[in-house]
Amino acid sequence: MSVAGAVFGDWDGSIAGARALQVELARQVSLRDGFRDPPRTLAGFDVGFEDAGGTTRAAVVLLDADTLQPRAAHVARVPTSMPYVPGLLSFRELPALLAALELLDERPDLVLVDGQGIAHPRRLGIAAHFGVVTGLPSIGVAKKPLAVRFDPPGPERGDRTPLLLGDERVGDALRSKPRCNPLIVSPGHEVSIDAATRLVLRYTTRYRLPEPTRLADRLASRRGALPLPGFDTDG
DNA sequence: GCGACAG
DNA sequence: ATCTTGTCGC
Repeated sequence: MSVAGAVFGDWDGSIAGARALQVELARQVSLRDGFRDPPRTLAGFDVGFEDAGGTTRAAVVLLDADTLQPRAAHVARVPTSMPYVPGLLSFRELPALLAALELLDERPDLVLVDGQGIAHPRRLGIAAHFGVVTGLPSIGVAKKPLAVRFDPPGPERGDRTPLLLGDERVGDALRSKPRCNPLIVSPGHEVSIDAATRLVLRYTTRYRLPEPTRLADRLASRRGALPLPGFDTDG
């Protein structure tokens, strides 16, 4: 069975087929708070590319939810199988994320993924797709909106405005740091909108991005080693 | 029909 | 995402 087959079931590889699969999987998303509250461990995921795009590189960082200190970090590399198509990001990056997840020897209580959750045209951004296929509670933290409209949140840390898909609220634009563009936060799976925003704010310290995603970012792009010594770093 | 469009 | 230095503003 192909890598895509193992991840995407009977997807025929077409754009139309991918969109149809998204609609089907989106029905399985739960917005109920099903995570251990408070979470003890967090995992942040992000993707980068090597070899002029030929290799997809996924990074995962496991953190202590109380101290926000990293406990483990891994990098997985898989051949890039698809180009970037707006709205179909997960079909390009999810296989690498799942490979990174398997390098973890512990199931995290909560996952943060760089990208959209349900703030997506068919309500299945990569964080929601990740949550449905893994069963893990997840949140999408994107740096830019995709298919939503929102008013700019106020200037203070914690200020937020609803993300609207038509007339439905699918997440929040969150000012995580003054003078920075708001984060685009939406639930992935097993997390409510309010909890998603509250948690992302809680895990944000002195930077724009919350620690889990920020550290995974540094590891996924080829310029970052993690700040702390003394824990295992694969990849 | 046209433009916009996570990473 | 990636190619890439300095620079302006708080």
